[in-house]
Amino acid sequence: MNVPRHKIAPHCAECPIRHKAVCARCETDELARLEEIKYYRSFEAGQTIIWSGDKMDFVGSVVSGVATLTQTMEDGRTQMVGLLLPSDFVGRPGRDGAPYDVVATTDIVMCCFRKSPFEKMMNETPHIAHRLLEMTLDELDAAREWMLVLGRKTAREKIASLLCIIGRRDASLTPDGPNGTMVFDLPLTREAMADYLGLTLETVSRQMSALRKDGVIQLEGKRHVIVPDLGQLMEVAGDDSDGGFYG
Amino acid sequence: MNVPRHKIAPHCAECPIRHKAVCARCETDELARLEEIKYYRSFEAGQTIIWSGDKMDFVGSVVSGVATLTQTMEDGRTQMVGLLLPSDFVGRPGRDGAPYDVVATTDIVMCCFRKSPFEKMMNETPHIAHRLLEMTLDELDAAREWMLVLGRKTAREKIASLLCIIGRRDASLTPDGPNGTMVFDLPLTREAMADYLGLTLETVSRQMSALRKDGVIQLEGKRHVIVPDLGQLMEVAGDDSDGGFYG
DNA sequence: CTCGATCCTTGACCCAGATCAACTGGACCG
DNA sequence: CGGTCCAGTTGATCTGGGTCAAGGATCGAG
Repeated sequence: MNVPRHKIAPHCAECPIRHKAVCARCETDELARLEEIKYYRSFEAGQTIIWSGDKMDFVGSVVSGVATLTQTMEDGRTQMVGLLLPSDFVGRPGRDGAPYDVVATTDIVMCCFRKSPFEKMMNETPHIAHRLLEMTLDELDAAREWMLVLGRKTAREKIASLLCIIGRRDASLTPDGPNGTMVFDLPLTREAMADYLGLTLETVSRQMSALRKDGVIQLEGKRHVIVPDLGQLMEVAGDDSDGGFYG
Repeated sequence: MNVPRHKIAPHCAECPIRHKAVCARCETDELARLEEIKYYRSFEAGQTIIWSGDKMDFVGSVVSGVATLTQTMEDGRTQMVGLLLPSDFVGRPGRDGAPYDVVATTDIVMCCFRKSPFEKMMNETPHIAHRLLEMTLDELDAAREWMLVLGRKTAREKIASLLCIIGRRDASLTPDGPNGTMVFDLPLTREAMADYLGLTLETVSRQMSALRKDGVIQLEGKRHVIVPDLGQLMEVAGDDSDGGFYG
């Protein structure tokens, strides 16, 4: 199951998430120290990486693939509370129990550190602590933005918001067509989308069909999405779509 | 408007939030440095402390009173994304624009620092940076817990969840009656509750009445709440109410 | 004491999205 | 080639909470 170390990123310097992950700010000597304690793990689509409530003895970054953070009530209602894309950080220094389930939705590779060496390193390396604070503040902003989506947006707006977010994060990797066109593959099933949006999968399906019918998106198969006009999608999402974005 | 400095907390050592705020971990010498750059500001109930989009030239902690963080769409729909109680931190080091409105819901006193001296101090004082990371991670957990409330809970469960949260945080200040009884004053109007819960104020009012009729809570006036059985309230909130809490 | 303002409650009706249920279309397997 | 999973779509119906509207309670000002 675990991919042999040498297959992935022989050196941090060549790592695809080098400039976005917790290690982004590290100097070469700091990187060398991290390199000594890091190890890779990979998981298959559908596998649960961490169970809510379990003891977590490692932290790490998503190198490739997509995972979700979900919370579940006793009666089975579930809410996705985070989407983990490459460079996102998993785990909380200074706490043992995991508060959420972490599930791989695609095959995924993670760059891990055992918790105590990482915490030690963090205390000695302001660059890491600082970057982690920055990333956590960003996640907090994202979580709060999502609260607006969950609390106040209609189903149609929710779907459009999700497509915007996935498309935008994905687009930083694959530069897309000209003038506001965007193309990407959904890494989520309709059910996972529903869990993210606080909807049922039927409503997700209906609204996807409606957006297609209205020409806001095109679908090839179930998962491949083409957004002919990003501005229009953002408008449907209820975000102020004023140009500022393309800058 | 601003309360003269000497009125509030002549020395940090006597500050009511000394052990919970960003400064919690500071040694006496570090505290002395903070003391030099801190200043107090107070605001009246209803006043907007920070406007979304404005330049923010200070950060600070809530010393007393309650404030809210809200996000608003162009068409006026608003969602509260955070509740700021004493010891909570406002502002983001390393960013200029404020992403949300911050509004005082009661008279409030804040302990402020101009941003650049604070950032400088933070870089030189790991105790502060570390504590801020810890607080931010806690807020992220709280935000994610709230996503479950917004996305999956019914109106009745939402109200009960809010009462639990307010009561619990408030209870750490005023220890309450025996065996699961809890008494507190709501610091929020029905409308503010609705904005927090993603509901309308009418629904909030109806559900409050329903909880009263069902004996889950008692009301004296509009704002004074008596919870005879906290376990029952938590059950209504849909949280696993198993005993663990009273430990 | 009345006036207005603010906050809250309650009722009547409606609709977006949930629920229940049937069906399609690929992928995989014997 | 049937068979049987899934993942997704679509239809019919139901309902929780939104919307609109009409008061009620409290309070400070004049």
